[in-house]
Order: sequence, then structure tokens, then C-alpha cells
Amino acid sequence: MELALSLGDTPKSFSFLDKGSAAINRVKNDVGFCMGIGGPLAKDFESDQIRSLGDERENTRGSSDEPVVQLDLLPLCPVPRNQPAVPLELRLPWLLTRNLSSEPGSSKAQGRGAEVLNRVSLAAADKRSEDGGASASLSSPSSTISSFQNPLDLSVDRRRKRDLETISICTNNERDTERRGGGGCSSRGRDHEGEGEEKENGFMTQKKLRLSKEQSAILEDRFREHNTLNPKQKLDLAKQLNLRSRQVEVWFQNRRARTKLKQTEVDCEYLKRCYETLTEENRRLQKEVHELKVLNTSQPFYNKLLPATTLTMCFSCERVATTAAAAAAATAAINTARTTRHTAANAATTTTY
DNA sequence: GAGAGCGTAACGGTTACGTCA
DNA sequence: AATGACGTAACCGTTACGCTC
Repeated sequence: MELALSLGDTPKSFSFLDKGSAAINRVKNDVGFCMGIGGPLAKDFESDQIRSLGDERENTRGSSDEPVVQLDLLPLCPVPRNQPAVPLELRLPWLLTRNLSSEPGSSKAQGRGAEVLNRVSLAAADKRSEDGGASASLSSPSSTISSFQNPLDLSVDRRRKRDLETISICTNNERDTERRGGGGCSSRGRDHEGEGEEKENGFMTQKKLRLSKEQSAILEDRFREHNTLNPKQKLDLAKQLNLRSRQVEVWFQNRRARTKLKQTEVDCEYLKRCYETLTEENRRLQKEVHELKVLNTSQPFYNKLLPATTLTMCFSCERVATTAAAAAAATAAINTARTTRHTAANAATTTTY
């Protein structure tokens, strides 16, 4: 679908893609602004790309749940990714939100606690690697990290530590699971006994975990409560599910991404409908303009009597009304002007453009 | 059985923020 | 108070595995 937008004298166009984030990125790249949308279709999902202006206007004009198409075209002012997310109710004020916000002081405020915990596990991992001297073989499956590390590559180093932590906890889980007769890192342990495969590069790989329905249900429940977890919650949940905390963390990351993608898709669908509605409206207005021009050329007398356009503005909400009702009202006004030489009723004010 | 498509677990890179020296 | 180092967590884009058809 191709959507043409005109901002001032610089018409832009872009395509809607199937995948939402791609569409948003396309919008960002091609057009350079974000479109904040709202309405009944935009439910309680969260999207960083979608922001809404005019909240104050919304508060002062009519009810916020009016099914009025509102497209706010904002200059693209990228918000730092890790800035606290703008509450959804501020961006999409007409929506009711569920518990999407983080628990106060949840993640970052308790980072030190996590740091302590991680230091403990890292110490254990380091000790293990020292004992066994097998740190290289404990690297993450898809990691390209070799046993030789650039000491300046801190991010890689941190990741190596994280991997070590993962392996450390996994090993513990394996022990626990083995005690219960289960299968290694996989809580299901059905067809793979948690045994890693050794690839040609010598790294151990873990077969991909598929969460059980029970695990997924519990995770979903927790996600509904809070879409982020603090370290303690993460550990508790991991313990409850017999997973590594890293797995819980990744699950929440992916779940947030899926939520966002879903929201973007919903938003795109809504934009499509807006586009179709506006296109139809535009077609209708152009037709009407054409008819009025014809009428004007054939009967110039009415030029002094008729308003130039049928766009009307509602007194109560100060919105330009372009609906069929408004058109009907305008038509009625025209007819009234034709016959009585008086302006239309006070219900609508005719604006000349 | 092979392969395409889809869902998603997991990863690498980046960034922001808090803490500490 | 200002600053740099460090650790942590969140996010994004991507990869690859497991499953279904």
C-alpha cells in the first residue's frame, strides 16, 4: 500500500509493509517524522515510535473517546532508547492502559543488587573456569569469542562473563534436573537431554529450548502484571520455572518486542483505514468542488450567495467537520442561502478558505 | 523425507543510567 | 562538583532452531 502525504510543499510517500517495525522504520527513513495515532483500534500495547501530541487539546476539547481521526505529524525527535518510556496514557490519552509501566525502582534502581548477585555467580563461574581451565569451551554457542580476548573489548568481555554466568546457572540447573531425572538445561528435556553439541569450532552448543505451556502461561501472567522484571523477580521466576535467569530475561525482552510489533501492526492497520477514509473524503470534496465550479460558471449569480466550501467547524470541539453530516449541514446552508439569503443556522459556522 | 514458512529463543551490538573512586 | 571507569539493563536487529504443513 502506498500512502502519499503532503507536508507543506514537500510531498512524501512511503509504503506500508507487512511487518510493523519495518514500516515504522521506513516512515522514519523516508519521511522523517512519526505519526501518532489513536482510536479504538489502538489498544493497550506500547510503542516507542508512537507518540501523541495535543494531549492538552484533547483534555480541553470534548470527550477523549470521540471516534475522530487524528493524525499528528511530529518532527522526528528521537527519544533516547532508555529514557523512561512516556506513559501510554500520556501518548494515547484515550486509551485505558493495563500495567505496562515498570514497577517503581524495579530494574535500574535495584541494579546494585543484581550486580552483587551477578558477582557471586561470576565468581563461581570464574572459579569453575579456573578449576577446569575450560573457559573457552564454555563460551556461548553462537559466540565468536575465542579463548583469546582483546582486553579492550569490554562489551565482548562483559558478554563472555554473562555467558559464563549463564553456563554456571545452567550447570546448576542441569544438576538439579538430573537429580529429578530430567534433561539438562531444557526444562522439558524431551528429545534432547541437555547435552550440548560440539561444533567444529569446539564450542558447546545448546539445543534450542521450547518452553512448556505451563512455563509460558506463568511467564505470560507475570508479563501481564509487569512487562519488566527486577533482578530478584527474575531470579525467583527463573527458580519457579526451573529456567536460567537469562532465559527469563530473554523471554521478557522478546515478549516486549512482540508486543511492540503487534502494536505497530495494529497502528499500521489503523493508518490504512485512515488513509482510505481520507482518500474517499478527498474524492468526495473534489467532486463537490468541481460541481460548484460548474455551477459557478453556469450561474454566476450564486457566487455572491454561496459559501466557497463546505468545510465547517464545530462550535463545541473546534474541529473541522468533514463527515457526511457536515456535508449535509453545509448543503442545507447552501440551500438556505439560495432561498432566504441568510446564513446557515447557528449550529455550524461556514469557513471560507 | 524434504523443504518452505512461521514462531520464538537466543545472541551481538548499542545506549542510557547509576555507582564509585 | 566534575569526570571517567565500570556494571547493569533495556532495546533493536538478526540468527537459527523447532515445529507445522
